[in-house]
Amino acid sequence: MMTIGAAAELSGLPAKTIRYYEEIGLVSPPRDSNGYRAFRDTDVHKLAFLARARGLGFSIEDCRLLMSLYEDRHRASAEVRRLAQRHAAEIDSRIAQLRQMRATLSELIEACAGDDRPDCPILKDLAGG
Amino acid sequence: MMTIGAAAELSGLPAKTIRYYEEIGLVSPPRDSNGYRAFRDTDVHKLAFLARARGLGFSIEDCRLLMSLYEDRHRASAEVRRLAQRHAAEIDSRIAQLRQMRATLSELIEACAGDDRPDCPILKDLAGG
DNA sequence: CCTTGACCTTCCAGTCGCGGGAACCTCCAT
DNA sequence: ATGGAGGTTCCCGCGACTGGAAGGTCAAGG
Repeated sequence: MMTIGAAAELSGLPAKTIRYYEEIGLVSPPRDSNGYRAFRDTDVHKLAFLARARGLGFSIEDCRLLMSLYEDRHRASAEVRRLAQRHAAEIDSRIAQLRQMRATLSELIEACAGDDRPDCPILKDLAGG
Repeated sequence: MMTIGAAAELSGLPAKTIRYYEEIGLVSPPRDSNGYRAFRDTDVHKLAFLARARGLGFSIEDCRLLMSLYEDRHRASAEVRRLAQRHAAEIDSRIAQLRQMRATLSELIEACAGDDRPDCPILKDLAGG
């Protein structure tokens, strides 16, 4: 049994975030007589699980699903794999979009003298050519 | 002089977005006697500028700055270039972060049988190894 | 015993860039 | 006159927190 500070330390999540996760029902630590949250090892374990899943970019709702799959002994790994693949596909498309932006920016930056002259191809392009 | 619908059509921005841009002071179309916004060509031009800059991932505040640089005849292109480079660097770091996530996900997905057996390396990893 | 300071609590507001929808007004064509 | 397609303002909600105010609790030190 530990306080939120210790749980934060161990899980790597800010205390604020842990309170938020409790509010939305991702963890449910019991309370001490003084009203302090009392985190068990299982709670901290859950929090660390959440920290890792969030670090991989899964949404909160995906995390909720992953946790329930994790806690369901009779789960099939196929569902987890599908979820991970869907997420990976979304990351791929975000990367593609960013790379497109980056490519355009590179062109513009390269075309821009970047000196004191007021003639700027970047602005010219943004203005419509 | 045109209504918000026509301005939306021409600029490629939803009418809602255009109203929002007016609210935060990015555009200031005059009003007709009936209260309708009356967009001039310069307003639509600004909106198209904003649409392009947003499409390149610049934040609203960056867009505001870019517009003011664009409208300042005495601007130096160096400042624009700096802004674009800063933005490009941020995109690079976001891409790097996503690629890191993607790499980890790939490993996990590859390791996961994805069949009906309940033994899932993805969940095992999230749970801490 | 009292105080200090670190920690805990709740609650409210703000972030970013809009989107949804209600309630109402205006214009044009039939 | 009426219907429908536009326009208007207003406020709420999203995701996933983060910051801050106001106050309760606890262990240590003077």
